[in-house]
Amino acid sequence: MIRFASWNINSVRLRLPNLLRFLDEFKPDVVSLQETKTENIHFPLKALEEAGYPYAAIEGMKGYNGVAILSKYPLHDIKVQHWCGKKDARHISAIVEGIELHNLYVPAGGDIPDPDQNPKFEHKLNFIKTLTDFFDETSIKNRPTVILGDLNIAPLETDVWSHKQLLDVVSHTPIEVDLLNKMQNGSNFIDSIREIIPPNEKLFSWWSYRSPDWTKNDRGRRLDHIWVTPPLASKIQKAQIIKDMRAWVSPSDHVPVMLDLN
DNA sequence: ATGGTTGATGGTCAA
Repeated sequence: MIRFASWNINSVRLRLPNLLRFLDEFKPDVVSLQETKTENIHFPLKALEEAGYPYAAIEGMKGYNGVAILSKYPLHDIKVQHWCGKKDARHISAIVEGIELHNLYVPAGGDIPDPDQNPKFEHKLNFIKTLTDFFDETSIKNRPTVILGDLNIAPLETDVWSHKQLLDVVSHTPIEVDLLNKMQNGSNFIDSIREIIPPNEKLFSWWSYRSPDWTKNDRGRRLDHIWVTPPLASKIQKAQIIKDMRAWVSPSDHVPVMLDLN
């Protein structure tokens, strides 16, 4: 069994105590982080090595973005990808235990759901399209691969607290949901979390900070995903979203999603 | 329709 986790940590330095507690309690073999928000020289590699994660692939920048893969087992063929002509730290990949792993941080996309008015939303849409082509062109569907990260899109009606009220809200607009579905279908990616937790159940991985009480009315969205390619389909064993972590001291606004492969 | 909070930074921008 190998356990993968993905978490938008929203500052790895500020959230290091939460990360160490998470690793201790849930013991993922490989954890992928987004929004580490720090340059590589300041990444707390030593504490993580001491916690049992001596292998790391990190790509950070000052102040925002940033992705990382931490592992109990060696990481091979580490690659950083830059898309849309930007140097954003949003995509890092590696091979672990014979499985190809892609850790993604899709642009949030700003507030206005119109690419002509909002360059951030345009960037988000272009980012998804570019990834779609990249995965297709490299025939990823034929290799045992895990795609995970903060995709910043909640595709299903049950992935948001109110489908109707969020149709115009970036993260759940039809235009971006369509593009995400095209990316998923183009490479036959399987939404592993929804293989375990039925699609008719409401399921969230993010709750806004901008609410006095995140538990009130449970107004969340499922923005964080773990997909696998067909060669791994039969290996899906268990999937979890660690909702309790939203209630820990000094929480991220996202909680980890986890997948166990047999 | 609006504003709400958090993080990195050092005035604001991003989410």
